[in-house]
Amino acid sequence: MQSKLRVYNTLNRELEEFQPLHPPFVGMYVCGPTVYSEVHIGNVRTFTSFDLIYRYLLHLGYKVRYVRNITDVGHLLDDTSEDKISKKARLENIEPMEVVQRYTVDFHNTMATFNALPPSIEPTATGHLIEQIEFIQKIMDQGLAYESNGSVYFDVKKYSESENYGALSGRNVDELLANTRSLDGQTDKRHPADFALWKKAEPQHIMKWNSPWSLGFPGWHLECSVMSTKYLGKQFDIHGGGMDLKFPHHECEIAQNKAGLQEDSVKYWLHTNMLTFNGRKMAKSEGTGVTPKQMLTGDHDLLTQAYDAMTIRFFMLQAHYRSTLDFSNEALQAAEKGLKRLLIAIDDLNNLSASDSSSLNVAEMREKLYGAMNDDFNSPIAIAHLFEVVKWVNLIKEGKESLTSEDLDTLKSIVNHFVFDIFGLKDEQSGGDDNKVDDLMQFILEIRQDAKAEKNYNLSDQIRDRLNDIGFTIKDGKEGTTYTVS
RNA sequence: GGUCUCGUGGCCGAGUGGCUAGGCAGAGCUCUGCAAAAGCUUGUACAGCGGUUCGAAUCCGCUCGAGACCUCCA
Repeated sequence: MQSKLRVYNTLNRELEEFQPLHPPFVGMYVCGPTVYSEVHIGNVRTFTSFDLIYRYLLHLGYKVRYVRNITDVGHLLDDTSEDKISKKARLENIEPMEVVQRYTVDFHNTMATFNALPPSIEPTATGHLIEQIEFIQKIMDQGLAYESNGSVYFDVKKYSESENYGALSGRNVDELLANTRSLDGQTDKRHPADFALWKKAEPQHIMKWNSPWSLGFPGWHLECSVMSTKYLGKQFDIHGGGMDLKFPHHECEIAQNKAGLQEDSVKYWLHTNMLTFNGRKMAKSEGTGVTPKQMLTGDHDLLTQAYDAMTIRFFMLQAHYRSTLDFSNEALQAAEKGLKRLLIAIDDLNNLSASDSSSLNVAEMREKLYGAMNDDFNSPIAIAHLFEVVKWVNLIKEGKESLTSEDLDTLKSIVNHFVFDIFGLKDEQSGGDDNKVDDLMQFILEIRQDAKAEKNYNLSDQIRDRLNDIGFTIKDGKEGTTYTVS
């Protein structure tokens, strides 16, 4: 490979050459979901983006430890003392941990449907309360957090005297400190910009634990600081998440790590962009979320049909992870057809016959594909190149272009790596699980061929139509008839 | 209000100083018993107005429009 991987680091807003701290090992932490309801398709996009990144790093030969958390501590909702998980538990009259379990399983199933590889470690916030309490103590030892009425807050003002709080999200500390909007009743904080490390629980709060300060629960930002460094070390390579987490979540994480560990833990901050729906961010809290299940069944007012998981995955990969992606039926249908064409071509590629010479430059194609992915995981460009390969395959099939067996093998290998290993697509149509179906189809096609030879087109068309109804599309090519299963 | 991002042909979406992105849809042609598929050709897009430049979709300014974050959020 000629070009080197470059990634866009949110920290300095530049493309940087990717150099792991301890090659060949790579540590990657991604903020996972809060499991109080089904994830929506926008959440799926984020995790699919990081799945692409994970898969590509693996493909490059890195030993990646991929940590993605499950937030199972409910964090506060509005001004009430109730949190999302408890609220759901109350509404459904079940235990909070029952809510957590249900939606954790659902999340796993969903991501499996979209063919995302599971992370290496998937730690939960509730499983790391001792570590979180210890971490708070470390920050307090540095004098950068204070207890107030049973809660513990991070002292942003003091921290910012020596550190640049707000650097990641491009915020001005003075403005943050000056901003006092809508903070009634927050008298426990010395300053509105301070954030909770530990919150004392109200009596009716269900999820609460003992700590040196009160019966309460940890602040939202803390779990990521704790679990990332526990499993990846005080310093690690990649921290990822959705752009909406830049502030305050990731900003707070940076501050906590610096305060508690005296380290800037993260080398590369990667942020994925939002999936929009009619130009608006998809968000659970605004009711604009479409769930994966609705996508897969088409059961939603704005969907004109169902889409399968691979179509959606392909659709997502056709946009760069740092761009917003707008969602529409037309675009999804285009992706559906494009993917189908790509997969058929790959199938054909594996059955092409070699020539004595090559009329196409496979080595160059290889460079173009890697070049695209090395440029901050630019999957849309790589896909554009793959469609060039699709054209090649069809031309070779027609005898208009040629490849030697060596080039052919190389091309097959590259294409299969990119489409299946790196992009994580699956060819769900050619299940290939049952050779008997294929034998049967060959038999039927022979009968039809005989009919055609006798110019009995009534019969041959009848066979084709019936097979089409059943779900087999018949194509009469130059070197015989083929079929695809729809 | 503050900070920031974006505005590309019918739709989605790359690109970012001069050279075809790509997919889908459309049109024409070839192939074909028909169909499907495939191939070839084609549309001449960069919100608007100024400026910089030999040259700008790409840089600068302004205007209009959209969105994100500032509160839980992937």
